[in-house]
Amino acid sequence: MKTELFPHADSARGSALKVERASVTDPLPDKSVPVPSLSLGEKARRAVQPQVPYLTGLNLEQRRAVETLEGPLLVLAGAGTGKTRVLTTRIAHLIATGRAFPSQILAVTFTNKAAREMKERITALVGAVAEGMPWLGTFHAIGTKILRRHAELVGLKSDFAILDTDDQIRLLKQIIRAENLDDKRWPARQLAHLIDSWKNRALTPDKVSAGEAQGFANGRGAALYKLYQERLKVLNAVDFGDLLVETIRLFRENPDVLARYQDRFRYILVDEYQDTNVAQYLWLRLLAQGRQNLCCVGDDDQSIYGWRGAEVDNILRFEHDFPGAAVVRLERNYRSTAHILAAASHLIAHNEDRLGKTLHTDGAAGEPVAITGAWDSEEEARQIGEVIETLQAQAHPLSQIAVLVRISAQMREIEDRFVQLGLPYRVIGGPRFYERLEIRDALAYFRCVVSQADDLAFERIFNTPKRGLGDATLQILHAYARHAGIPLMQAARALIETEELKPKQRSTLRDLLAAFDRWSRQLETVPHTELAEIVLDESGYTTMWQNDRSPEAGGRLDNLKELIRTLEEFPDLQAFLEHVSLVMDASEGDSHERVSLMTLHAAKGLEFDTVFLPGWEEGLFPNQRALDEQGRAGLEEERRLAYVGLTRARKSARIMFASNRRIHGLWNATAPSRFIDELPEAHVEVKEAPAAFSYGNYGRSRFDQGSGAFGSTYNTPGWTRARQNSGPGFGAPTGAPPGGRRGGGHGHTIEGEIVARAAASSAFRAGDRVFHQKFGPGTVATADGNKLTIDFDKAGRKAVIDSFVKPA
DNA sequence: GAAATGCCCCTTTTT
DNA sequence: GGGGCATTTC
Repeated sequence: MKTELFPHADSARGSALKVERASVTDPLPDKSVPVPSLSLGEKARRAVQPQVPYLTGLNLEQRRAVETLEGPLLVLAGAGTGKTRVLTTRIAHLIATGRAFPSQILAVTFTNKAAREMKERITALVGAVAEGMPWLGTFHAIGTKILRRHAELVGLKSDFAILDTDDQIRLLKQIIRAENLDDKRWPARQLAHLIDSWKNRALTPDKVSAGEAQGFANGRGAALYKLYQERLKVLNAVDFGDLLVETIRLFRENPDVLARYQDRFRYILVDEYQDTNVAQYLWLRLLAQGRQNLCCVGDDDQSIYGWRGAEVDNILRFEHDFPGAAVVRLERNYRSTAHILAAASHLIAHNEDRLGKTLHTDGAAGEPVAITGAWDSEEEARQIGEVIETLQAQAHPLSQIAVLVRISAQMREIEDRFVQLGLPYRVIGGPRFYERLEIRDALAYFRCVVSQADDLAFERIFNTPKRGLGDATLQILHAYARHAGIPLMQAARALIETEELKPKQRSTLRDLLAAFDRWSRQLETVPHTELAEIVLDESGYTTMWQNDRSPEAGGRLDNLKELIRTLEEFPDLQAFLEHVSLVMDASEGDSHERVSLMTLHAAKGLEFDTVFLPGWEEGLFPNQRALDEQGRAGLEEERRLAYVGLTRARKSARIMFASNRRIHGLWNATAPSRFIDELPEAHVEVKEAPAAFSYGNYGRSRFDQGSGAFGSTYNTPGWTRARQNSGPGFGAPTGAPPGGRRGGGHGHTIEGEIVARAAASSAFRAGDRVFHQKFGPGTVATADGNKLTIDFDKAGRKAVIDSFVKPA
């Protein structure tokens, strides 16, 4: 069977598929399965050694997914069906059979964690060869790598900086203000989201439709986007979205470059394909066009990143986009008990937009999914604590228990309870290490040491710790930097030579620049970890926190120490900064004997014996906002999230809801989630709350009302949110000029900067009458380049920079 | 220029 | 319930 000589022929595929699905319960792999399109030599080799060790233990479907090597392949891998195993084995297989060198395989994951795990598992299979898999990584990491090699082709230098969300928003705010828009009414954060969503769809500024640009600043969204991109180029920086969009542009504009990568990547593998967005899809398609050896693994039922631009459509349309694609379904679940699997399957079956899979297991029935109500969210937290303590008493390892919440705001109450009980726990994906204030400050220092052109970093630490340099000083620096088209630090260098700044600021700035010069020189001579400490100490940053009396100061100092320790793992500061900008998650602490607490999103790909699922209430889960903004699609994504939550559990899943929950500090009555009604009765069990927590009749009556839900007459709860999101003031006055950028402007335009740069030598000579904003009218005494000495009528003789004076 | 106070936004999820 | 931001006050 399965002599698939023509992997692209549909008829052959169809029959192979039927055979396999019919024999799905047969656990014995067919030893005589030949690999498609092998060379004769290889066939002979395999005949001698038919059972390659790494292939043993795969079921038929998995094996087919591993061995269908040529042509496009979609592997629909349900939860717990051995997806990662298939991917890693497939790579091992490619290497072991000599079809490709590790460096010729492109393997893309969505998260760094997944990439790390895959690398480890491949190494386990084929040995250290996997170390040489330079193209295994996230979309963004690989995009960065490619972009650095060809930076000049897209108008960058190869040492471009990668901005994080924070930098991005600060930059956008500057642009919004420079355009004389009210940054209160048009928040930079909103524009950042908008630009992100455009980049997710690979839309460059000129491709943004007028309709979409309409929503922001009366149609100036696209223009602002354009300014932002121009500004990024000047700063030699990219944001996250650019790592993909710019790579696509690179490929499109340089077919020769693209051809080289198409040629290099003999086999392409993609993990979590359901999470890809349009840009990622285009990126993949460009690369796969050459050899067509694209293998995408995913599960449409676990697509939970739609809000971030992921297109379930990518996976739904795969066969259409890649004609002749083979499809393998992995439906045999090795993780959960039959009850849990049945509950999850039944729930997800309520979705309409899905390719459809039926998971099955040979495992035990186990215990039904438990459903428990609580009077309020505090009681819910107490119940979780209570049950966990019971489990703990029964020697259930805490590391095998997880609490999965819909939104991170739910965590606080649960954490509080755990702290009270002294229950060890860890929060996964919580406030990210590299996003902490003190870490970002420290990184900004390092960035400035490495590159004195990093304006955003310089701005950040310019007056941190407080050194008496305020907004006024910064404005002057900015003004000059913009005029001259130079970075802020360079502008500062010029300004300390003149008298634009007050003496105090001037000398402070001089000291700061001298310090940076010193540190930059030490890059060559001092080990980087040592240098990092020197920078933090000499800048006064460490001292600042040591003198801080606030309770968190100690923790911040610890974090800084941790940062230095992490630094040791990298050869130099540059490498470390590169890592940080792409990998925002720090090394996860030990998972020993701690309960894990995380959001449902963070839980994807993980599994635990016992899983608590609190907060299954209308409005919270499904989340009202998802419903309001995305309608049925939003609901379906929420349902997939519920499905992901349930399928994390191996042995025990406990769904919980509270009748009252505090939202924004106010108590609200809540109704049980509709998802609870969608569970199959045969596989769930409604449990009473532990007696100690049944708070008399109030709770009971509310609860009973809610639990009517288990009957068949559950309708939309009387909980319809009246709040209509009718944003204020969208009907802007019609008098505004249509989309046109304000003429004249403020000398902040890129063009302006370029012009200013070109005319670097001064337009003034001795004797000219000039006017200075601060010092008033005066006469030029001497002119040295752009540095002038002027005798002011009132202020006396001052050294100034020419861009601050106008001819009078 | 810096600290203190007061106001307003928000809260889904994250590479 | 809280954090960011602007205004106020020193």
